Amino acid sequence: MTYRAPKGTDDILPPASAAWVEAERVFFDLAERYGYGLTLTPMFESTELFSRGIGEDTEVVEKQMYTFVDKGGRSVTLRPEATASVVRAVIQAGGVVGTFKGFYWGPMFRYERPQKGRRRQFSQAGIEYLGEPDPGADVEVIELGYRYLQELDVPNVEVRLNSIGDAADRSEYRKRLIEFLESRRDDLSEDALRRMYDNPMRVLDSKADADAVAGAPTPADFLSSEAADHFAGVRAGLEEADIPYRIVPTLVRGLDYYNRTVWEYVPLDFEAAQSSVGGGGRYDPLFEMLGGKPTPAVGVAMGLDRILLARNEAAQKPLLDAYVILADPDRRTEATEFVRRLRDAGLRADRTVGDRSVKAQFKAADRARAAYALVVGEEWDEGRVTARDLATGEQFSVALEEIETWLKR
RNA sequence: GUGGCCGUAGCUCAGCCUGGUAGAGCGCCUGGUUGUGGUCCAGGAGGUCGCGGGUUCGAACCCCGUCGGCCACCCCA
Repeated sequence: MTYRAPKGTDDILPPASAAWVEAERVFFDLAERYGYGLTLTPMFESTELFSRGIGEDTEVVEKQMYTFVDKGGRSVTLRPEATASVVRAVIQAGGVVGTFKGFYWGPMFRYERPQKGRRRQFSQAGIEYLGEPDPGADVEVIELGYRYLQELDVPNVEVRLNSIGDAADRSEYRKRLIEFLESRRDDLSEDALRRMYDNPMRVLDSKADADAVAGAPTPADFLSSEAADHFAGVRAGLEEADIPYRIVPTLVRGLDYYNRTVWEYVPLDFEAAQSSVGGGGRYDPLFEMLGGKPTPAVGVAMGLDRILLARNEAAQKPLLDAYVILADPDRRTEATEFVRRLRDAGLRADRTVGDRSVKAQFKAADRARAAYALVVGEEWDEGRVTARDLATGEQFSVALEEIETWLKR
């Protein structure tokens, strides 16, 4: 094999790509029904945009960024996520007036060792609700992500929810957590010991330390009354919206710009080390960190690659409505015009261009996953074609003037 | 970054231990069926055995190196 796709990247070809087309349509439609507008930003940004706000874990995270120096000597980075870009774009455009509701869709890049559901280029669909401090915004965003998974038939999804409080709550919590970890020093892994002072919250979701940290204090124990009220509002809203959720006190975020609500979507039947198919959080501090006016914000990002892996295997839907089969070479011109007519009517139609046996043309129709084969032969002179249902083998004689409505019925 | 497993036909893999001129199933093409796919039967095409080096009369097979894939750890903005 001379050339292959770069490590950790995937080619998406038909017929498998049909699932991607569907996922995109469903997302665009859903986001627009909730009042969000398409928000497109560059796939690369100045490196500083991403390293700012990442905070304590900068070194680790920069190892996972696709960073390079361009011909003008600028350090740029392929976007590892979209939130920073969207916020930057909104600040650049003058900031939020009232509220801003945007959605995006596209590839993101992280330099990591690939495994199931973890690629170097991967796709996310996300939404950002900017300028709204009310817990109703959190609820709407959580709901939208949940609805998306439902509409794509991802089975058995659990919403895991937590509140990590505001900055002041977290620094108090952090102190107490470090004290706790120090008391368990002997039971902790080497990694945990190394990280307990720079990013202690991350120790909570280390697999190796699950037993040692059982009983550790959790962020929820340190919420200010404002943060606690907000969290209560989110929970009440989810119950009203009939979104099932589970509070997971150890669910945290490593980055400084998150506050209060954080959540993840986990399909319980999806077996992979990388099990979350999406997640979000409130990030009220981010605007100021990026030089904008203080602006409350909440958003979610859905991982398309994992969602498509976790989906119920969709029944193989036809990719074409009709495949025209030329049974009589003398009617080639008519058959060509017939295909064009079907396409003009909005139907997905195709045919074999060259001179092939009827048998070979049927085979091609089958492979193209057409719903019907339409035979153009001697019946054409009577103004009819033979329509064969390729799934059942049933055949019908259909008048030409009715064929479009017949196929669409 | 660390570890385990794996690279042989388009795909999934057997052969490797015990070196002797490369196999199966599926897929593909043709025919049986001069207008019928998906089933059945017959025939056929298709491979620098990931790459480089070494050992040997001889290497898919043994040795060394290298590249790639998968999964887990790690990380998860």
